[in-house]
Amino acid sequence: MQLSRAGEYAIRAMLHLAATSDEGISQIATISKTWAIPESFLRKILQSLTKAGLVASSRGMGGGLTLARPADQITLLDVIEAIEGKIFLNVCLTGPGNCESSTWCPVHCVWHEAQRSFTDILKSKSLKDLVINSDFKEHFQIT
Amino acid sequence: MQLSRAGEYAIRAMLHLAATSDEGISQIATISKTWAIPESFLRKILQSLTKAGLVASSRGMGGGLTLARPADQITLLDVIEAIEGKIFLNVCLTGPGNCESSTWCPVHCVWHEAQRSFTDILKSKSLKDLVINSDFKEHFQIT
DNA sequence: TGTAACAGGACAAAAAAGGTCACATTTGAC
DNA sequence: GTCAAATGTGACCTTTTTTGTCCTGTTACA
Repeated sequence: MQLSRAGEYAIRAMLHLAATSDEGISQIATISKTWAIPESFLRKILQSLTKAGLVASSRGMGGGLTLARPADQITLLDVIEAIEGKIFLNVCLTGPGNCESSTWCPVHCVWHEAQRSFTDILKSKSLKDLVINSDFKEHFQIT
Repeated sequence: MQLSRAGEYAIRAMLHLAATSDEGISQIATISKTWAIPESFLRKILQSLTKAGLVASSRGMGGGLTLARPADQITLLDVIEAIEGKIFLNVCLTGPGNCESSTWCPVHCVWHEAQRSFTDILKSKSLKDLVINSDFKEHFQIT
């Protein structure tokens, strides 16, 4: 019931890309050093984000990473689900897998409601919102 | 980012106790069979619930388990936190552990808000509510 | 005293998380 | 064309967590 470290790393990296988007492309090595994320591991995480269509990558000299979409069109939920998969699936009492029979499964709808309000908030804020409304950018410039 | 199986088992067991509270005491073996939960594992889970003060146990012949409080005074959140600990703690971006400096950590408050709305819903419904507003009781009588 | 119940600790197997490495591939610059 | 800079990919390893099992108490009642 906690965000994985991979998920946390992914958010850091995405915020980094959002904050530096006007300076062009970023390299994995840079992000790794700035945020103290093991480089090999970060590479894996960014691969997932690329496959999910959130990050655009280019290889070769001068290559690197950028956001695949404008920062105001990527939400926290996008990032988390790209790494962890759909949130909260399959939590029900009927047994393994199928809980369509919500008539007698009393927890079904409560869980659904809780999940919904949770994800609604995570998708209400874009990366752009997050970077703008804080000292994030200044702070990590210094570091 | 999912409820553990132990948490799911715990909810089943607590609903069972809530639904049978008027018939008196229940045994672990019965709950285990009714809900297809491995008995040894269930014993461990119920120990946690007992320690958390949600379940009252008595040993010896004629012993067994009951809810420690009326079913309308136990919430889903109570049950889940008894098994999994406080939800979502320590998930933040500042680094390992301490995120008091929410001035520059842009995700802090979003996360906090999401966590709050999630837990609010989980504690808005008691076991009694859940058992009454469904065919739960009938269904598991038959099984 | 025997039996039916829970309590608790040690331990084991399996799965997931976190991380590393070697090598492949692409790209641009010389 | 070759070299170096960058990501892509798969195999692998280690540690931690989850999911149990088992054995030995302990309590209580008949």
